Amino acid sequence: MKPNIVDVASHAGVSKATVSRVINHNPKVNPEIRERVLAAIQELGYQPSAIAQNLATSTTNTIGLILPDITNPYFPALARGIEDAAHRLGYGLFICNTDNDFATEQEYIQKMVHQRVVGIILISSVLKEKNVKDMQQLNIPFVLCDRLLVDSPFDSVTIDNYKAAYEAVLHFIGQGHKDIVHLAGPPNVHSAIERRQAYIDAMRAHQLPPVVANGSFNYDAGYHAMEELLQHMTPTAVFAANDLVALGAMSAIFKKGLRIPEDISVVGCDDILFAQMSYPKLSTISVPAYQIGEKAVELLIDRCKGVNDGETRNIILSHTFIQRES
Amino acid sequence: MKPNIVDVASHAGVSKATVSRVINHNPKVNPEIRERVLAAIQELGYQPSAIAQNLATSTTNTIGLILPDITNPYFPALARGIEDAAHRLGYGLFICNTDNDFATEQEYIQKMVHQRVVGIILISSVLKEKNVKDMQQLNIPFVLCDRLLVDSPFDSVTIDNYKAAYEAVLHFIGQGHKDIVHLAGPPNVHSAIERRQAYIDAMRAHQLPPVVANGSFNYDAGYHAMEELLQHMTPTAVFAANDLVALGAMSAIFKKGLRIPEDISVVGCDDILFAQMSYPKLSTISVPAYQIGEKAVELLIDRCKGVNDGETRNIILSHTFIQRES
DNA sequence: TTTTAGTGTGAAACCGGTTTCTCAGGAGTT
DNA sequence: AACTCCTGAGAAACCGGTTTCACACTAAAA
Repeated sequence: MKPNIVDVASHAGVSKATVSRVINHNPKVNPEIRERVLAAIQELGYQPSAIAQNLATSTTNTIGLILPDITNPYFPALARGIEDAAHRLGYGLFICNTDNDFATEQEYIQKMVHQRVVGIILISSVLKEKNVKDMQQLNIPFVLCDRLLVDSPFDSVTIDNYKAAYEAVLHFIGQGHKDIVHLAGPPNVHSAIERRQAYIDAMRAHQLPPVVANGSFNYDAGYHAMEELLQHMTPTAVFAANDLVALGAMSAIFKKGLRIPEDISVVGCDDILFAQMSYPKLSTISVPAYQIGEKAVELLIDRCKGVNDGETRNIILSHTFIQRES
Repeated sequence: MKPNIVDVASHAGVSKATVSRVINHNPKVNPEIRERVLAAIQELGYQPSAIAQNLATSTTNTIGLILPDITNPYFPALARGIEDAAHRLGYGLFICNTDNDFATEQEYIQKMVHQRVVGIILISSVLKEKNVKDMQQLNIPFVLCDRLLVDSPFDSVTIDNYKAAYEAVLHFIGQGHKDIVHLAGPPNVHSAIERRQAYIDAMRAHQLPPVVANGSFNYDAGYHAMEELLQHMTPTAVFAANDLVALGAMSAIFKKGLRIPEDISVVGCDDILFAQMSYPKLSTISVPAYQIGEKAVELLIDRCKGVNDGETRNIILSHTFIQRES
């Protein structure tokens, strides 16, 4: 049905080895014969099977991406950065959503190994130190985004969450705010922990009492935490663990009849697309998600090609504080 | 390095045919031998190569998804629906972003054919009737989301954009609005065209003068179109081509010092995640993106398995009008 | 003219599985 | 005891490419 390399070969009157050489741009084939082969390929509408090529070369041109949920507004930019970089380097992209479920994550890692992807970019908050050994036994390169394991043997790329959060709090303090609260993220997620700790440290360093509301990385959590908080006190500034939480908080603030930023200032983190579309536009810490994705692919491919056999690389990209209207 | 089927076979003292049978749960292998093979698999940490399996069976368990831009908030839900359904049915997902560029789209289609995906889910606004023949020659199943080709030979799944938009306008009219404007989407995108036409028809049917501002499917376009419009007139209702445009319009309305919905009501379309996070929460037409994705996969797999060799199926999923605060 | 080196091409092995086909051996019949 | 029928397992062909290796042929050197 679909023509294969032998069809092309006999159609052009050559051996399949020669056709293979033409396909792979091997320079040492007679130009005249090359033309004949190319013509045959054209006529038959032949396209080599990547499957067969992969089997023969014992490698694929595919990388795997495992992330919590593409529906979470932080991830599309990351995914896009990964995809663009991957395609630019000649790789395809396999994708999976784990919903932060450990079993699902392990299952998908297996699935990718099965598919023989050359490497995996893993964004996980459920991974634990004790899983590292198992993963290493898989003998496949991993790159972690938003590093969650300290001293892990895997390459990673992230931002300095502690520093970013510290600066954000400093920004508030610099403006004269004293009642600054923090709406924290999930207590088991690395980036959330760092941001929370930075907030506490910054407050203490200025003799201000830290007030943190525990929560999750989503809108509803932000809304409810803020609503709850407003029953007891009225802070002048809110530092949210991420933009979704900030947006939820803003909604609760409005609901209470307060103004932003006149009564309460709000700062989020991530700079998701909607940070610039909200009303008022959300001030936030811009996390270069797209670039993190690009960089992750670079690390991964280097690792696959053996460019970097040495020590693990933990890249830290720089964030930016973006002052908008909130 | 990685063990292969022969390693397992000799380790278990059987032939590779038997190992293959065990892997594929072929019922006719002696339980005792099966155990031996499974033990060998365990010990060696063997996992069959999907590549080799694919080559041997001349099929893959991978489907391709080609979409404009995962960064556009409409698509993550769609993609997620596709991914969930695909994995549920045992398929992996290959993904590509085209940025609505025709050449890129064609390139990726080729790439997917090269990868031997079993079928392609294509979300495109640049596809033209004249490309259909070429695509058919590829001899690979396609499913289109948001059908853009009339009478195409491809399966598709979409919503009734015309009806949805008509109802939205009717909703405004029912509330007594007379000055209703439409912020249209790109003039070459099928869904945008239908929504626009429905608006015009609905207005005319009620002897109201249609006012449409041309635009694009993004926030800035909505903002600028609305800003421009407000210099000439002050409508009481705005029907935007999608939520992004609606959000942009809302921002321009606020900027002008007007209130929503007291002065101007706004309705969008798609019900992206942020429609429920904006302030005020955006009223919109809910497009079941997740379900569209799921359904697309079903159609595709049916087609691949030959369950449906017959006529093309054009599924129309139902939308819902969601009244929120705008 | 013979030798040597170099070049382009084909035959065949190989990648790691699946599947057909063959056959040995045991159970059931007559 | 001889025959047929099953059953389970192995040998070998196959999927569609790549790559090694051998070799025929040409061109340059002696």
